[in-house]
Parts: sequence; structure tokens; C-alpha cells
Amino acid sequence: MATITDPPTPDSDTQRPTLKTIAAATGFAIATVSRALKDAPDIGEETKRIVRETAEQLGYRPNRAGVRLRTGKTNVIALVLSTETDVMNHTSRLIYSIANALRGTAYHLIVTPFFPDQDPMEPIRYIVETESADGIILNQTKEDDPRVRYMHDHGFPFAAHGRTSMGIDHSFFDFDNEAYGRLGARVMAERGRKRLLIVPPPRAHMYARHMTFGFSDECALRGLPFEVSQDITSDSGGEAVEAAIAARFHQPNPPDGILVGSTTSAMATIAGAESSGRVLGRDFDVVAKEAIAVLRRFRQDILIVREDVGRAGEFLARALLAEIEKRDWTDRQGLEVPVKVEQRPPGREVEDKT
Amino acid sequence: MATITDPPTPDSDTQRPTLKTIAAATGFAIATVSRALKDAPDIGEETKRIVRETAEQLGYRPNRAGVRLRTGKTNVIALVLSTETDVMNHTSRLIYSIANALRGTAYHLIVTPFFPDQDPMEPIRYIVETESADGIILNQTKEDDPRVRYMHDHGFPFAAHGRTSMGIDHSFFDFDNEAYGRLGARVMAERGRKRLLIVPPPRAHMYARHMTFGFSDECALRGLPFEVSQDITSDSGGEAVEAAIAARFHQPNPPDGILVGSTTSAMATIAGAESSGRVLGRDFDVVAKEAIAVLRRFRQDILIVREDVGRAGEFLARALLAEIEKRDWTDRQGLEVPVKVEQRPPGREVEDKT
DNA sequence: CGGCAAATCTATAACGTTATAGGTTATTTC
DNA sequence: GAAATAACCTATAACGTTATAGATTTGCCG
Repeated sequence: MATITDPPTPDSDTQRPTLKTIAAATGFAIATVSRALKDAPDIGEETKRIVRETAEQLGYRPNRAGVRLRTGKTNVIALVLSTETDVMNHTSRLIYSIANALRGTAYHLIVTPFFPDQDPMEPIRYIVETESADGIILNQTKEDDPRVRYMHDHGFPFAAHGRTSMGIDHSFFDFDNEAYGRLGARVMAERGRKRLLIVPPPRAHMYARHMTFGFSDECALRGLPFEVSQDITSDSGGEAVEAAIAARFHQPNPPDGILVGSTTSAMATIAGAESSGRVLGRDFDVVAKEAIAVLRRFRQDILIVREDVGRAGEFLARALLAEIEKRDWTDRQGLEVPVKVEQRPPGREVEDKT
Repeated sequence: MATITDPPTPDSDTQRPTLKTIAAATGFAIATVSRALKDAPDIGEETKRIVRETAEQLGYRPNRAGVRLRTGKTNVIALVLSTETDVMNHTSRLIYSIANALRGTAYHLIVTPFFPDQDPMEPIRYIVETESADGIILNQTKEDDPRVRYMHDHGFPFAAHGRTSMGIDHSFFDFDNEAYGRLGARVMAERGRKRLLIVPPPRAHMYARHMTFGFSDECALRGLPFEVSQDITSDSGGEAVEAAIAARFHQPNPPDGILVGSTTSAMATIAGAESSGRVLGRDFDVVAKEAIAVLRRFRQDILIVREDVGRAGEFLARALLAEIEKRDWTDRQGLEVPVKVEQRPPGREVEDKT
């Protein structure tokens, strides 16, 4: 039984509009529509207007395969990167490892960063709507992430670097930041620290919550005083962190153990604390997580937990391929659990005895 | 007048083989060839063998646009990256800036890193042969770079991050490492340093030559003793550099001013020198070039020259588009000339008086 | 030896686009 | 008023691939 107005079946209008669609809608021939859209001289102004408007309204986007097949134009720029000389950081390592996992497959990797002035949904919508990829890998998930919801709702294959908590069961790889928080708290407690502080990443991020929870809970279990400051959140440059930490160390009861999330905040935190004359390793400890090898040289006495981003990239690529090929694969959700803290070289390490 | 055997005109056989080509060569129908190549059950074993061999021999590679148009399969994985929280390093910054410059154009960016176990020519050949991109951006050029020669010979649009010296006039953007070498030498000389040393990047790289030449020449002009060590070359982790510098500082006549190329080598160099008890800024200076903001926090007294990789990416994207669209654009070759050295904050700087 | 199935191959159409040649009006020219 | 011209539009083919339905050949059974 159909209702009076056509109830838009979720998938009825899912077909992307083509030149044909526009031709049908306007009554012009396909060729005319094509030429009108490229502003050819032998098409009437009025026709162009109509065609353009209909195209706009239907959300027409040229099919790249069609164009490419006909014209030979790929509309692709390849960036061929040498991995020879480079301190690989988090992002490039992720890219390299995904690309590496894709070697030997038929897949190409296109990279679509989105910028602060942009809606995070924009690239996702573009890719899904124009079907310009078979699947998407995304990073820095939020607790309630609209991108994840969108792709899930559209049945579009994806894998996320990071988890979400919105009741959607999706492929992901994540560093276990809760375990990291616990581990950091534990190690500092065992080193005799009495008052801990956490510098959490921006709160919207999923990993910030995990990290903060693990840290707080471990401290609470041990009856150890701790602070989760509202003012001190890591910023990209670290300027704010440095200032805030410096300020905190000039107040009474300063912390003697700090847990931070990234290389940048570690350096900023230490700089801030040192500004009060205190010495790392003697007067206070810092536990940091890093994917690159920078911090050990920065200060010998920093406590480092290593994150293997390469493993994440590899896992995500494999999981996504499984999604795309609809294999029912069990290993679609992976967690990297940190178990050790690297201390002063050479390699005196604290093993986890859980 | 044709010679007896068809003289393979450079471009006569340039056409990529398609299923049609194989069909013609084997006498089978196109459909048969297609099915044979996918190992369909209703094709005879002998046929499959013949088809596969011919395909192999002709170097057949399926046309992605054809497949995509017919099947809807893109064979593309999209990596959607947040740029929000990240210390952008050299590589990711380059990627971001290129992607950003491509926003609003019809172009997609595919990333193809190549790894140490791989022939650098492999990705280039693949892209050119399969026409899977309209143009290529490549980095870390060598003095005589086969990739550049190949693309130039094939008339394939490209732009290089870095120059070459093989008599080919191509699009590039480069940091002026010669000027950097000179500037570093000059600043240290002006600070009263008496014996300089350079830690050059691996010699095959173009920028290593530029840097070394500028440094050496400037020292020579000033009559300043300097060393271009054969043993000390920057390695990716910096281990070798640290050891070599440490060794050098335990010998007579150690340098009191060192020029290095990267963030990593700067840290390694300083660590090595400090192992002999010397103090940066008092007993020796280090001039380093960096694209990220790490070194200032590492040691306050380091002398920093900043490289704007974002500008490189933007320029390269623009230049490549001009190449592709065959616009005769004058700005196809760009140079970033360093003019200042950042010293201890806040912002006491040495301006170039050239 | 007719008939039937299996094995193997082929013709055709379609995906979405654009270049080309051609068609239809209306308008101008002599 | 016939012919030429301009203005605007359309039909068709092709790019390379694959799914589908159908064609041909071969072997086997009764």
C-alpha cells in the first residue's frame, strides 16, 4: 500500500544523477546537456541557464570514470614520496604504513586532509556521494562522531583510527589510552610520586576521555591525590600548556608527576615546570606517549611509552579491505595495549606485572 | 620509405594494450579474454594459458576507468586526515599543503611512498605507463635523477621538490641550501667561532651538495678553518651522528660551530657534543634548519633557520597544474631563500644584510 | 543416429562521458 | 522569394570493461 506522495524509500533516489537524468528532466539531449555544462558557444543562453539550474538542483557531479574513459584525463595528482630521509611523525607514518599494506593490491591511496575552516563531514560526504573510493579510513574520532554515523548509515565501508561510543560496531584500531593512563599513574606512584597531574588532549577526542579515565581511576584506586585540570589542555603548539604548567608550579602544592599525551605537550610541560627551577627526574616525573624518537634526546629522564602507528596503519588497511570485500573477518577491531615504560637508556625498563 | 621491419616509432607502440589488443593477438573474442583473465570456470585451460601469456607479454594492465565505469569499483582507499591535533612534520606538511592547494580543483591527491626495498623508478613507471595520474610531484631529488629523466623523456608533467643538475629544465621548488650554508657559516663567524664543521646529509641528495658548497665557499671566503667530514653524515635515527660527533669532540681541535641539515641531526649533534661536557651557546654553536617547531624547546641556544614546507607544497601544486594544462607560466621554478637566523627568544634575530 | 548435456566460446549491451558530424529552424542577403 | 547563413540543437560513436544470454562444438547415451 503506497501512501499518496511517493515515500522516498531510503534507496530509491540513491542513484547518482547523470547527464541522462538532467536530459530527462529538462527535455534536452544528453549531448546538449554536456555541452551546456561546459559552456560551449553553440548552446543558447536560456538552455544553459536551465541545464545549470537543474544540474545544481539535482546535485549533479560528473562521473570521473566516464570522463576518464572518454578523455583520458584522470584528474589525479600523484605524490611520490621518498621515505628515505625523514623523521617519520605520527601522520606520515600512518600514511606510509597504509600505503605499504596496500602494495600488491589493486588499491590506490588518496589523501584528503580537512582543515580547521572546513566541516569535517564535507570530505566524507563527497567521497560517499560521488563514490570516489571503495572505503575510508579516518582518524581522531570523537566520542559521538557524525562521520562514523554517516558512513554506517550509508553502509559505506570504513575503518577508524580510534573508537567511538555511539552504539555502532565498526572496524577500528586504537591505542589503549585507558591502559596508558593507568600505566603512567602506576609507574609514577611506584617511583614515589605523591601528587599527580594530567594534561589531557582536547576533550572532544575519544582518546582524551580514555586517557583521563584510566589515569583518574588508577590514582583513585591507589588513594593517590591527583588533578585533572580544566584549564590545562594540550594545544597544538604547546604555548598554552607551557604557560599553564609554569603557573601551576608557582602555586602551592605543585604536582610531582605529570602524564601527557603527545610529544609536543611533553616538551611544553617540561619547559613549563623547569621554569620554576625544578629538575626533571629529581623533583618531578613526566610520562609521555610518542610515536617518533625525539623525547629521549630532549631529556634523558623522561618516561616514555611508545605507540606503534605503523601497526595501526597496517591493521586499518587490512580491516578496511575485509570490510570492502565483505569478508567476515574477526580481526576488525584492534587495540595496542602499552605494557612498558621506557626509562633512562640503556633499556632499564619497567615490565607490567598485571 | 619504410624499412623492412617496422621500425618501432618512439610513439607507435605507445598505446597501452587493452583486452582488444589481446583479443586481436590471440584470435579470441574480447569477452573470452576478459573471462580468461579472471579465471572463469567456462573457459578452457589451454585458452587461459594462451591469454595469460599474451597478456603478460604485452604488459597488459586493466584500465581502471573502464573497470570502474562498468563495475562501480574504484579501487581507491581514501584516507581522511584530521589536521587538528598534530605536530606537522616535513612530510605531512607537504601533503597537507598540496592537498590544500588542490581544494576546489577537480584533482585528487594520491600518495605513493616508496620504500627502501623498492626501486625508486617503480612507482614512477607504473603511474606513467598506466596513466593513473595527470602529473607527479616527487621529492628528495638526486643530482642525476633517473625519475626526472624518465618523466621528461616521456613528456609526462611533473614538478620536483628539489633541483637536479642534468641539463633538464623542469618545474621545481627548492629551499636554497647554498644560501643556507652561507648564512650558517656567516652567523657563526660573526659570533666569533673559529673552527666550523658541517654534518652533511647523504651525499647523493642534491640538497646535500648545495648546502656543503655554500658552507665551504663562505668559510673559504672568510679564511675560516672548516671541516667537511667524510665520516659524519646524517643518518635517519641520528645514532651514527651522535657517536661521530662525540668522538670528534674528544680529539684535539674540536669545532666550535656546527652546521646541520635537519631536526634529527641537530639533536644528535648537540647530544654528541654535550657528552664531552661542552655547553651549547658557550663552547659551541649549532645552526639547524627545521620545518617544525621542536628545536627551540630542545635547547634555547640553538640557532634556527626556518623552512616553510607549506609554501613548497603550494608552489609545487600550482606549478604542476600549469604543466598539466600546458599553460606557459613563468613561475615554474621557485626558491625559498633563507635570510635570517632565529636566536634565543623572544625574537632577537640577525637580519641578512646582503 | 537422434538427442541431450556439457564444455567452450562469442555477440551484445551497458556503465557515463564527450567529439564529431549532421540536422532543424529562423534570419539575413541579393 | 530563393538561397545562403547563423543559431541552436541532436544522433551517433567511441573510450575499456564485464554480465548476460546465446551460439557452437564435442562427447555420450540409448
